[in-house]
Amino acid sequence: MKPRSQQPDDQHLTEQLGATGLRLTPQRQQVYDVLRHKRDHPTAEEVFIRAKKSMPEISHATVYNCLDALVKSGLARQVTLDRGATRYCPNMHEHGHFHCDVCATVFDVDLPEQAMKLPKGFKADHFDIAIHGVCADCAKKK
Amino acid sequence: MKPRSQQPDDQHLTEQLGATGLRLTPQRQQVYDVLRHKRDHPTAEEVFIRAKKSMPEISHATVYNCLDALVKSGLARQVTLDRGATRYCPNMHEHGHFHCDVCATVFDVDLPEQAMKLPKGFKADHFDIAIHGVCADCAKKK
DNA sequence: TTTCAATTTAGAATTATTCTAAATCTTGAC
DNA sequence: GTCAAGATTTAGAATAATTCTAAATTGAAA
Repeated sequence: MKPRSQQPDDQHLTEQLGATGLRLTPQRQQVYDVLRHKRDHPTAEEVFIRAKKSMPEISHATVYNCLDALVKSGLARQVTLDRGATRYCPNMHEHGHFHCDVCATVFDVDLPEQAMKLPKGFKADHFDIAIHGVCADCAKKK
Repeated sequence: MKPRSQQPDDQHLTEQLGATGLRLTPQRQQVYDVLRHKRDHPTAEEVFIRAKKSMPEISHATVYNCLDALVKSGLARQVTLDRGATRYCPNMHEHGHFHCDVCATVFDVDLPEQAMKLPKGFKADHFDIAIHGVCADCAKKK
């Protein structure tokens, strides 16, 4: 039976990271936990601040390194909206990001099952779909 | 008959900008021309360097302002890929951006006609679709 | 236990973007 | 034609986001 301290599934993390030639380190675990704990698409800076709460000695460069490692190994995604800082999302199901232009909240939205038509010979690895508009709450207020 | 010096259609630019409460200035015209001249999804810095060739006195802040104005008035789109600088695209037809992870080239790709299913009450303004993968040329080389 | 490569650290440095105050420009009113 | 007002540009300075660096640390394999 798995030790209760191991969560969500260290073995899974180790496997995913290992498949990319990377190790699961306490810092990477922490950064991953931060992403999973509050799924509000935080920036690297926000992740850094949150991670420092439980791991005061973690550094900026480490947070960037950890985020890169998680993205590279398929444990997180980058969300790039407009010209601000890149955000991060631990939801690895195929989905899009709805960005409300009023309250600036980012929502995960499901995608229709649809094969994108690529030019001949192109090979797709993944899709990043961002939708800009107004969320239900902000639409109501107008 | 329109003067040949006016291109692609200053009246159209003036109208689009005007609809957003903005003016068509020589700088905005120049930045727009830069985007249309070489459609390689340049960064603000690249646009700045290119614009300076014909307009040496243009400043950084102006280029950012001009790009913002073009985006705001529907004459250009922002392309955000990974954590680098934002890129710009003058193609206002609904399309996606294919980013080759090998040669870092960005290609415009057509989108299937498909209505995205949004959560109830949400209102979409536009979509930004980025596809990451390998282009035909780089796929061949492997 | 030792070695070695991966990783972290703490800043420094670079890149990307925004801000500021003064100057300039354009348009409309008179 | 002049003037006023607001938009815009300018030239840096400043801030934000990200990357780099060299030394230290860590963990796994030998």
